[in-house]
Amino acid sequence: MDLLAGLNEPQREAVLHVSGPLLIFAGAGSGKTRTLTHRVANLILHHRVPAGRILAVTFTNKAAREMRERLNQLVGAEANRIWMGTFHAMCAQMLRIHGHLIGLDPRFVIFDTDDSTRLMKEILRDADIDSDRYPAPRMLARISDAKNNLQSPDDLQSVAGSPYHRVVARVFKMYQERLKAAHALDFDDLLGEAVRLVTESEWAREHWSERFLHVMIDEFQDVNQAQLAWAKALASKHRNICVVGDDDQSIYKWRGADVKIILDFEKQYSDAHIIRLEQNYRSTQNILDAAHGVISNNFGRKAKRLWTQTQGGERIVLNGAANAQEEAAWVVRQIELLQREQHLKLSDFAILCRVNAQSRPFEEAFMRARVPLKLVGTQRFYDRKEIKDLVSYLKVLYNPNDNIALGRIINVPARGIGATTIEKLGMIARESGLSLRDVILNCGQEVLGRAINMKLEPLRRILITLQTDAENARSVVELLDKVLDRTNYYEFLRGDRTGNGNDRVANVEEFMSAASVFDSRMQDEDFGFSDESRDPESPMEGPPYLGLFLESSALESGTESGATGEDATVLMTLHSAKGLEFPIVFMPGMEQGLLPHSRALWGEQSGPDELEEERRLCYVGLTRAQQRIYLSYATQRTLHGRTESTQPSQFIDELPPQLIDRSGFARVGASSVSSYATTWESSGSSSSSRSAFAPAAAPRSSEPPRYRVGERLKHPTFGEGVVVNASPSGGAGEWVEVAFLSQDAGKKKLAVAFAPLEKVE
DNA sequence: ATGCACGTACTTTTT
DNA sequence: GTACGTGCAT
Repeated sequence: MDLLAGLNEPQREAVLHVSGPLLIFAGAGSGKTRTLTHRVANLILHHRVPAGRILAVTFTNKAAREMRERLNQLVGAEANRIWMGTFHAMCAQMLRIHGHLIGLDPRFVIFDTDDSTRLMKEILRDADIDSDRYPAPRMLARISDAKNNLQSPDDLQSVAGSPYHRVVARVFKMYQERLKAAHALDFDDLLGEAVRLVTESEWAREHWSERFLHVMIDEFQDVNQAQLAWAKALASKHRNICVVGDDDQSIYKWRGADVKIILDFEKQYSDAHIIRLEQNYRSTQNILDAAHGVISNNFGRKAKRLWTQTQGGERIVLNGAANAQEEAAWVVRQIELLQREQHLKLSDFAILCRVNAQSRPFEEAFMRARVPLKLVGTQRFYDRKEIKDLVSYLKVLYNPNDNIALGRIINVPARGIGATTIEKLGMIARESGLSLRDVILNCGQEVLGRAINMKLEPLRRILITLQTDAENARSVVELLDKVLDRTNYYEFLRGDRTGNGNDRVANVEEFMSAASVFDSRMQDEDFGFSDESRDPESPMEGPPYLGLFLESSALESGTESGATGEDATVLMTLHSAKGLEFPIVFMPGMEQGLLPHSRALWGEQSGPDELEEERRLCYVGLTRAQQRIYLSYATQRTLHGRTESTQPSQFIDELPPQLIDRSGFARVGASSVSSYATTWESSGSSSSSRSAFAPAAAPRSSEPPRYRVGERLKHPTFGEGVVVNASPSGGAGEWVEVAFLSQDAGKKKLAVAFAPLEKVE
């Protein structure tokens, strides 16, 4: 197979590079994945490197999956033997195998952010620390920073120069102690402990660094010190470390990413070979020039410039709107126009926002226009309460020391065990050194008192029965079924008075089917890289792979559900757009305070570095576009319930002026529209803000309709919605069709005479 | 112990 | 404008 076919010169150079450190600057749309996969294929096919001795690390599961899939096409099933996955998954893997060398329980559980927050709150409460001055999330952020920099509580303690920092250090210490007691690692610990493994255990370092003939790191601009240390240790023996990234796309500083790491790679490895991939296969030259105009204002970036063979292209359309509603209406109109002109699918359009809060006006405008819009990356599957509950039951069964998981389900479904009781149980547990579970199961009336003891009885029965169930279950689904059954979980959900009962049942069902997919994968496949992970020495109770299931539910955010398959325009944040591409990109909210964000502009922690990161965010957005970019700003915006005047983004001024198309301004209000004009709506519109939806002089009965298309209203069960259609008013048969904001309520036709509808301003 | 009402605060979120 | 956390009343 010719692995070089269709590759450009620097790409070929990268593919052919075999030994020694290699740094690839891969610009947006420069064919990075192609280059990487071909390089790995070359190692395997032409240099006889056993796949099992290659480590390829990514930040996301998605990236890892994509890469594995493409490698499968190149080298076949052999690709499954490559150690490929996220930093966290790879670290977890190693720790399951050798964690015992540094004193870890091989059955450790992984705490996600929610678990960590619960634990932190518990600590603050127990230690009587004022959670207003020391909020749990901020404590966790400081701790995360420390861990990303491989600092221990003692390290923090010794450099603490203020009472605040001393509290942080103290809290950090307690946090680690409790994690340890729960046999748990948080996300950052996975990395930190993996680093500790290869530094403290000479044997482990020898083993793993010998094993990996090649180490590849993707998105290297986003690595932190812990990740760097880990990668360096693993590559220490053979020194075949290949890192790929783009400093211009580093947008995760707030998560510990340190751009300097990629910029200083040459200092770490003085013999590093450097390759720049600057030919772009995604965008028009105009788009690249516009993006370059912006990014070139950053200092200390690696000099480079994307170019493409597709010369010219459309100019960047710029629009100024009166407010966010007008802005959204403008976007819908452009999409409708473009879609008619070109033959584009709705999914060819993406709306990229700085913050999630920008999405509301778009949801409304799209609903009015009846153009499907899909919000991407808003709520993650495993973050849902009902899913967390079920996972917590499994966690408790798997690891009896996981007090946080037990704490979550101790009163779910409600069984009369309240905060006071839980507090008391926790006290006893800590004082006696027992796990919460042992206190509940093994302490009697003498210790707990009569009332509590009695209230605990049903929970005890459930836990004990489930323990037996876990030992007998042959699959995760089977065990989950038992959990649902023993806890009466469905009944509990149906009793949900907030009206989300049905959604939640649906979520549980979706979770069950995910579990069943996992089951079948485990049962008939030799799952990838983990030949060592199945340790016959440590028999597990319940499904042998329950631990793996828990791990994947902690490490896979769960590509959000609701994949309806319907063609829809997507809306997402700039952050989640990284790595994606779209023919047409809209970037609304090009304002001072939004992009660049106020926190970077005039907040406490504002500064040149923060502004540069905002600029990179802008750059990431611009370079997502293949054909056209539409930028817009609103001159007034309501944020946090306060309407304020805004200034256009400074980044607009950084665009080469000749590449900006301002004709959009002229069109505002003038463009006649549109498919959402219905019976009594005219297509004319003035410049007033409600103009596009105002009633017209068109056919209209003597009485004006009570509900007009475009109007917002509220229904006690379905929530808020927008009128998308209505019958002529008057008479018993009058109806309105309402698109409700809640995804699941959807569209409903309601009889005006009967439905308890309320207008909303 | 649970439910409601009020006050406050609030980017981004790969794992 | 909402979502969450605290505090009070049931």
